[in-house]
Amino acid sequence: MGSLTESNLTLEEIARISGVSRSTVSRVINQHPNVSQDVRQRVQAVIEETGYLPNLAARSLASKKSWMLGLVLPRSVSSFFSDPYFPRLTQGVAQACNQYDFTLALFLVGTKEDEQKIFPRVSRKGMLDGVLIQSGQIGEKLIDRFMNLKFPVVVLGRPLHSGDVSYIDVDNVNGAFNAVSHLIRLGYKRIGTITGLPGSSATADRIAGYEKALVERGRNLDQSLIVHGDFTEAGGYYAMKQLLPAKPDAVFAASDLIAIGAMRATREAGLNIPEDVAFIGFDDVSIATYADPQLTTIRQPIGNFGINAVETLIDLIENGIEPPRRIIMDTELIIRDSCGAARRMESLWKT
Amino acid sequence: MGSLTESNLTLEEIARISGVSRSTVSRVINQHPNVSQDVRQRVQAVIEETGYLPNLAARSLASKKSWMLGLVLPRSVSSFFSDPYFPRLTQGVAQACNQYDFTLALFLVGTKEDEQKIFPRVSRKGMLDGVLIQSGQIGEKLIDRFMNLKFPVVVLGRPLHSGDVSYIDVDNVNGAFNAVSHLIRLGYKRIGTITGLPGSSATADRIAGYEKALVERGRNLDQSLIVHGDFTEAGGYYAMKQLLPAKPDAVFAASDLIAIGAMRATREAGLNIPEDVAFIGFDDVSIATYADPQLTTIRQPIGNFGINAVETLIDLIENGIEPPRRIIMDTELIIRDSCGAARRMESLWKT
DNA sequence: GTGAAAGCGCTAACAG
DNA sequence: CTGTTAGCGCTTTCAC
Repeated sequence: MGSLTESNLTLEEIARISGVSRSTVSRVINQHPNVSQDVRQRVQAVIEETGYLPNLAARSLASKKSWMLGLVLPRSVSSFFSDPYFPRLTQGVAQACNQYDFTLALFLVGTKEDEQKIFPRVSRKGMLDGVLIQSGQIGEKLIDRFMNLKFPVVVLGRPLHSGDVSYIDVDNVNGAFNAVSHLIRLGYKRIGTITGLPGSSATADRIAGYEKALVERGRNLDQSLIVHGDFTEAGGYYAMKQLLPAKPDAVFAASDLIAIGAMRATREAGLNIPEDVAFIGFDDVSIATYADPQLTTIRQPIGNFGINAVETLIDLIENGIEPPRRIIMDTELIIRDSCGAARRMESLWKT
Repeated sequence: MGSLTESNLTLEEIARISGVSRSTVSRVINQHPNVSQDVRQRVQAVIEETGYLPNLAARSLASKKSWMLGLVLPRSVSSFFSDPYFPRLTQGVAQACNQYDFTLALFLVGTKEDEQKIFPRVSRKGMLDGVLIQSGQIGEKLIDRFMNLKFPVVVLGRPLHSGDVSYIDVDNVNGAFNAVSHLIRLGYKRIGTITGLPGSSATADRIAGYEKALVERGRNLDQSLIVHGDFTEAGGYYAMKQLLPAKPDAVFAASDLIAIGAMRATREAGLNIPEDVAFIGFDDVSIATYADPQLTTIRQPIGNFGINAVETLIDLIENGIEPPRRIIMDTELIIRDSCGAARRMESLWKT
């Protein structure tokens, strides 16, 4: 009953108690086939009784596996706590790590100095079996260094220059396309967009989706309706102030947080949402439902995204890094109030 | 220039290159005093040239230190990533870990099964030097087990049954007291409160502060003005629906997230904020400023809280777990719009 | 199927 | 001050 969990049990000790050799105990722990049924059971019993767990350091040293995964979130996103996206992602990753009996080491790169120190810290021998890196400016440099090391790495979000790296991403183009198509169906005429931080594939892809939807419906692209933000609430607020003079009647924001900020600017300008300006976000994080009106948005499977990433990384670790794995996940349109769908329902039937 | 960072350097190798013994290299790495200046410099140079870093597993095994810290966030708070409090906390902890060259292992206890498995996972030999545990229902059980092991642990938030455990907390009583005193000064007559999840010291202390402020001003405690929530937005929403019939003219919410939910319920009831009902929250997380109107709140030094916790834990690791360290941090009243301070300014002078 | 023995790469006495 | 020698607790050949 784990009553000895607290003692300094070793393999040797377990072997002595069970009356077998160290190697045999090691074999049963590692599920090695060459152990007879009865011996296996006897040893198993002792292990359970004593609550023995192999010393992790010793095990790592001998086996060159640590059963630890790293999650690296670069500085650009280390406004980590202001966007609920990252906590959600982290949670998914943590959950999957638990499930597969890996331990999660979290690296938040907060400062320029951290940025310098991160690679040696993370790539250090005897520490991690593999690493998950959020794509983005800083991430890109790191990725190459890990690739050179043949270190198992999965990038979260397609990197801009994806050599032979494995990555997982959501279909940002299609997500944005669906968002804007929805606005078009609802009859909006001047659909603007506030983009994410330039320099990331997510930003580029969401712009591409926005443009694709407009073009496919025969709309002209009006550059005054495209304003660049940075995935923050404040960024959304200021971007909206720039966008307002262009008189948009609907806005596709590249993230929910951007939408929240943009809606704040809109209210301050004395306009009503969605009557004067409709909004649609991206992510479907919790704040989307806290907003007033509640935010119509493109749902990313953030939790599953993290789980998938971990599973892919483990696959890489166990089966080699080649060929690179690539996973693209789908998004989903979540209709709430900010897009004015209820009120414009009839348009749906006209189009 | 770290050109060999990628190779499989060992101590032995560095020793060979520098023409000294393994032990000497080990000594310079570990800042041991007994090394002559010139030898130290020579070895140092080789280490830098080669970009050598000791194998972590080997080092841990030999020294019985892992330079890893654990952060355990139990299930009750694992709704966790819907409240920006925890990401902020995590970031502070991560930052401090970076600074002191420790690696952070994150354990999010998501399910009942995780709950069962968490202790062996975390207490496993050769893994962590110490652990930070968020206080709360599940945490409490864990704490005792770590204490029995003489395992260095610092509890985040005062545990309900604090034996000889070290912990760090904010002055919740005083924070709540200040919040409610502020409302009283502004002239509100029926000040209600929505509490956090019962069973945590933070909840109990904030209620105590609420009552203390009222009593000190000679107000009667009206139980119909006290409704229990659970630190979530939805909890705040439903609690407010219960509270509304009691006709509060001001509400002290035990967290910003609760306040957001409560304000949603208030708006739905057709009431204006702060004219009909004023609000004050607790935490000062980012959503406080996204809210409309922006939330007056009690600011917790969340980031510093994490940093302090890590520093305390490292102290425990290096200097023993006795006597237990206890740290209480101060809070700060942040006045924004939801309390109606601007509009009630005159009351300030009358009281 | 099982045990003996040789490391994994490092730290830490112990000599000198 | 420096080198030699034992381990740390485990995995993993290699014999039997």
